[in-house]
Amino acid sequence: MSLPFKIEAESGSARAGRLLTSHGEVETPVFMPVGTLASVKGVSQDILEELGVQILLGNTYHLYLRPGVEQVRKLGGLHRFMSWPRAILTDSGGFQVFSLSELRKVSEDGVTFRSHLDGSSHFFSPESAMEAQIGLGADIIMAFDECTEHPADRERVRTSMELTLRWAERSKKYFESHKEEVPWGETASVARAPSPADATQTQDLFGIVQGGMDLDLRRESAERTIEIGFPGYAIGGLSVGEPRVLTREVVEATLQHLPKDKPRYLMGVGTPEEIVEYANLGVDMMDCVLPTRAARHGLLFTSEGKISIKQARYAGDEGPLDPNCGCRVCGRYSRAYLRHLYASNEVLGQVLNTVHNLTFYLDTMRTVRHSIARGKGVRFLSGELPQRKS
RNA sequence: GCACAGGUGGGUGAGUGGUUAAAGCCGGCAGACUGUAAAUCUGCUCCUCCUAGCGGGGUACGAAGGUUCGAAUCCUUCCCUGUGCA
Repeated sequence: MSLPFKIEAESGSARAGRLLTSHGEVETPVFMPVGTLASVKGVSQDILEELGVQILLGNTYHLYLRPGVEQVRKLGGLHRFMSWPRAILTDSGGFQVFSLSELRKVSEDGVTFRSHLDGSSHFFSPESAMEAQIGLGADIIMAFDECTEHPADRERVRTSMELTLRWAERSKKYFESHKEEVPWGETASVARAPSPADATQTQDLFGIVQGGMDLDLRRESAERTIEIGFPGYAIGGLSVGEPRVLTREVVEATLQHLPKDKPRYLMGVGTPEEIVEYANLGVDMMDCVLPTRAARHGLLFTSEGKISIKQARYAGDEGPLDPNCGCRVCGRYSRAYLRHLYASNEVLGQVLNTVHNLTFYLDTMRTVRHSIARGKGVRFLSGELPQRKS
């Protein structure tokens, strides 16, 4: 009854695998673009498909506020609502416990949020987060956790970790007893293009390891989360402002305590260099807003390093953004044009920049996967990022 | 020619005797961004000196002169712009 996950090749600690969801296969290691509000900001679904995106992220908290879980459910679930035939993973809202710290209050039972939209008060618990995610219908859903802030003293980290463990148990319990209630009925199977029949649609719940930057607590969190038992495990609570070396240390240590035969998901990471590094350490799934957000802010990732397209030096640059990139943006537009679009505040600039950055991330992951499959570990340092294969 | 209105830093536009090298906005430049409250946020943007600063000096609010301890701000003359009337 667990998510089929097949490891096809290993190279050192890295693995190349295949995850079988109700909405298609996901080749790992995989980078998952973030589409918080059922939209990867700036890029349409057909382009995402063309880029080879196999799985997207959505966010429970945001979709719950707008348009509302019930609305999405009535419209046939998240896949159909947003016309995305491939896999989706929803985050539980646990990260908002962290990022909306000004607007929430945590208790044993759950979290009371004030909506960032209108200030109205809402309560999230492990149970309600599961209910919402079942209603949204993503292929992979996440346990409701508390993303511990950094810095935090050991006591605080432990308390937070214990809370996440209790919430994990409650999340699983609720999910197990309600997951069969396929909430959107028969109508959903009509218009969803190449996806498997909804009758066979399944959802899987991942657990999340916390424990701050404390390696012992990380180990304990991992062990006890595994005891609860999930078809996949996420490493949460990182990229919350800690030094990058610490992040790596924690990831490496935590991975050692996670089962080798289950997918491992590192949440909220990272730069191109980081995703390569973590894939090599044995992470199978990663997501990050960086490529999409940075793109909108004029920061572009290329095989030659970062480029801030807003800089004056590109005003007359007729060359492509990245000479080693085969994306539709690099193949067609000049740096000068992209800079002009940015300077002029044209939406097209954001679109093109996002397409490029996502292409770069996806290509990077594909390159890593191929290298692992060929039995070669890949180690990229900054400035030696992979080039697109023809 | 006469009558009003007005001339401020790259632009626009506040400021009508001192806390004004002169608000705000735009533009320009640089930086940040990592399970998305982010098409966002931060810093710099007259010259010069000190390694450097909430440090010193110099210029600056059309021009010249004046009043005053002190003027972008008050007075005089001139130049220019807009509008109206001849």
